[in-house]
Amino acid sequence: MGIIRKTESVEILLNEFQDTETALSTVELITRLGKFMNKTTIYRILEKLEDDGILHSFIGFDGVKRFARCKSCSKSNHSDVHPHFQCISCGKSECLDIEVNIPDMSNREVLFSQLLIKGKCDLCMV
Amino acid sequence: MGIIRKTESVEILLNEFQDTETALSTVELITRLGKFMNKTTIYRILEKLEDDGILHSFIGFDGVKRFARCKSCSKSNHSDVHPHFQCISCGKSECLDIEVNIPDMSNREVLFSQLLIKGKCDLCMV
DNA sequence: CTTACATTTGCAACTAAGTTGCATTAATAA
DNA sequence: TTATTAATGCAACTTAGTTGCAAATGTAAG
Repeated sequence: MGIIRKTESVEILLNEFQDTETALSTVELITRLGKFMNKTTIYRILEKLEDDGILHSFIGFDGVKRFARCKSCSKSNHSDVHPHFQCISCGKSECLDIEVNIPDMSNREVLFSQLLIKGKCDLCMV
Repeated sequence: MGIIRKTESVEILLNEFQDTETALSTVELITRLGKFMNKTTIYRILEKLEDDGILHSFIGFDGVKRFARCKSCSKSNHSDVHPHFQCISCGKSECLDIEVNIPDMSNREVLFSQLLIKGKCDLCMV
């Protein structure tokens, strides 16, 4: 079930993803937006936005779900197979604009894949 | 801190990983071995075995940690960068013996990466 | 074989992420 | 403007994983 109504909560949430390729964890969003809306609402809206192909998600190395804006996804085709990068210094995680070629597999049907990279981002490399 | 003593619990746990490339989730291990040892013990032994380079772990699409045998890891070098496959039909997840070449990145320091693939395994493809 | 002592274990209580049911509130079409 | 249906808040719950501490057990030295 996707978004049907453009409510205030939806707009506030979408605003957080404006003009950025940074991925935000649910936890992060709850601390940021907790005064504007309930955490349940945050979880529910994120789920709907993902269904609609507006956001995509991945599980970080800490097991916490993160969301980021989609570039070329649709309701039917969540094909955002770019890698995600997580910085061990500042904790920031972001989408990488790099093509990943999934190894060919004869005896398995690949439906989705995600590459997660851990390291130091440009600002933390020193 | 790695394994110091070869206790009964350690042996029972290691047995589960014998002769298989299948990855087991902590939850799965707790249901299997819960009658032999406490879940805290399971968590602690798994952590130690990972420290020792005997097991390696990854977080599945469901956010649950999974463990599998290492082939060429050591205490210092946990370089098991093979992809992991998770079947959406039977739920089984396993290590894949495939090389993954991580895309070159000029402005980031890559320390670790994991490729997670979702699909149907050979038995569930039909 | 026995002792001594450090490591492991079990237990219970806790934390933190995420979910559910239900009554209330708000958006939208008529 | 109202009726209807979706969205929200709240509280209570579930589940994965963690912590502190006392009791049990493995191991090396005698």
